[in-house]
Amino acid sequence: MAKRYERIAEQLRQRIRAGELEAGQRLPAETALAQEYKSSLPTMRDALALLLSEGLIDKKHGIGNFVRKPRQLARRDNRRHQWEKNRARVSEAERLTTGATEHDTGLTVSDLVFEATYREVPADEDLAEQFDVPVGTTLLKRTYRTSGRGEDTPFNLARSYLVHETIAGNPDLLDAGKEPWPGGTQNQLYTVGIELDHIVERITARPPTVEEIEELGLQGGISVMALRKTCIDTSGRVVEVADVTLPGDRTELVFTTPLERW
Amino acid sequence: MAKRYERIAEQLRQRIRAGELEAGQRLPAETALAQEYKSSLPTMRDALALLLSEGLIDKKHGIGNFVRKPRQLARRDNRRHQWEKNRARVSEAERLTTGATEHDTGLTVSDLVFEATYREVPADEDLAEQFDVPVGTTLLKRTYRTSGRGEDTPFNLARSYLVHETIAGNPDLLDAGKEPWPGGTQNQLYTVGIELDHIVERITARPPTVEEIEELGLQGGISVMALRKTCIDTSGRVVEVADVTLPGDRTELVFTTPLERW
DNA sequence: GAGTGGTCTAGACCACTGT
DNA sequence: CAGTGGTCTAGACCACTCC
Repeated sequence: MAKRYERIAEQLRQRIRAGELEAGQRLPAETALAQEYKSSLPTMRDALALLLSEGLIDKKHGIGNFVRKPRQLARRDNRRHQWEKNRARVSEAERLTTGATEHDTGLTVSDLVFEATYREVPADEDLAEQFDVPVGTTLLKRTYRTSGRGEDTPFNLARSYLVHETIAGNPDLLDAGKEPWPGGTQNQLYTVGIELDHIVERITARPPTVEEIEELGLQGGISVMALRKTCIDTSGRVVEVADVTLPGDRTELVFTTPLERW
Repeated sequence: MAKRYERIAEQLRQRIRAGELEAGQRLPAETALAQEYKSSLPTMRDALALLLSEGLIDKKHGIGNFVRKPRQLARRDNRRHQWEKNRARVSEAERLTTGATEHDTGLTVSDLVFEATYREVPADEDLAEQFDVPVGTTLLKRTYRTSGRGEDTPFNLARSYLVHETIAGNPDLLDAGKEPWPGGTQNQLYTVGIELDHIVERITARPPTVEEIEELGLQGGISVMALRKTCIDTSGRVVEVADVTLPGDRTELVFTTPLERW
């Protein structure tokens, strides 16, 4: 009853979990596997595509298929926001030792590579509504990419938007050279007198775009989590909107909700 | 440079977005489409698989492919937890009017169908660690399924675990006939003197299992969000662990994080 | 150049649906 | 029964990697 490629995939899964095929090891060639399991090549490739979507193997064009090493999960905890807020007013020397991404992964700051680009863009309809400003208002768009130094693929891609006018009081904020790490965005906002009151995060899962497949090094049917973070200041104004794309197979989001006592 | 099936998919996407192919309408047969786009059938099927994974079409075996109607998003907001806690002590009459799922979707209680099964199970290693009890401890396992009355597919699947001993004080809680809706789990716990202090939710995205594909009516490469909710009471004890599976294409999770003032 | 996976084709046969 | 999508095969040719 089960389909042929599912049965083959199940047998391969067992060989992997039994340790017969070890992590990092190369699988036999697809043609050889097809012969071994008495199937056609496309059917064997369907089976391998299943394992790929489950994150059990890596496919490398021109080289082979490999048993995947157990991955390191990047954890993103909403307590990071309070932590970042607390840090916003401490000394620069203290801040330099650790940044927000390290807080998530437990890595030290020296393990991280960080890239950022700054651009001024007009607000589209979506962002104009979020910020409650007219369409076309000048925004500062910052694009981030965070990754482990040893790793080839980033943990996340982020696009952050701020209304240009609200932060123009501090010229440093418009300079990509003075990137906000490890000070953090809340520290930047502090320099222009903005205090955050609460943060709303919306999360959906969807298949990655072609750019995200390339930039995050995704393979097969693995999907991404799209997180939109909206920061609201103490006057109720939206001051930052950020879209973060997280690889679904390497990320765990953690949210703690405190409850009022009876 | 772009692959053939990607170019075909892009053309079909445009025809759908332009409204040439309307929502609910049947697409031409795959063989006809293959001829129209001068491709082989498998290539056309690859293109359609892409649209399927993006949620743009539905495939129905033996009938045809259909342009998908814009889906209703189920929203799950972490403010629901405080809302549920507040409700735990109000009168039954008041509680009967609305339940937690209605709070998410904006539907009224009469639009919902709800199914539950109760079972006693021994704690496996994972759950024993979560609850900090010995492996094999008796747990009450409740399985839920929530959906719209008109819809054929559920919004979510949930498996909730409670330590049997901690709730044995109220026999009603062990009876599937007195299901916890619309009272809610926090109301149940209130009857045995438990007050929740905070809730931790962990979220990952992954491809669905075969059971989840069937039960949630998922198609193609659509993945699910797996949410593990852990409820901690005022003494710091874990009193409930729930695993919720949410269809990635129909769900939006919303988390609000309040920040302490300076 | 030899070996690998990636894309695409042409077509057989099966399973499901509605008449 | 006719028409639909689902699975599987056999094989050509291309793109990438390493020697």
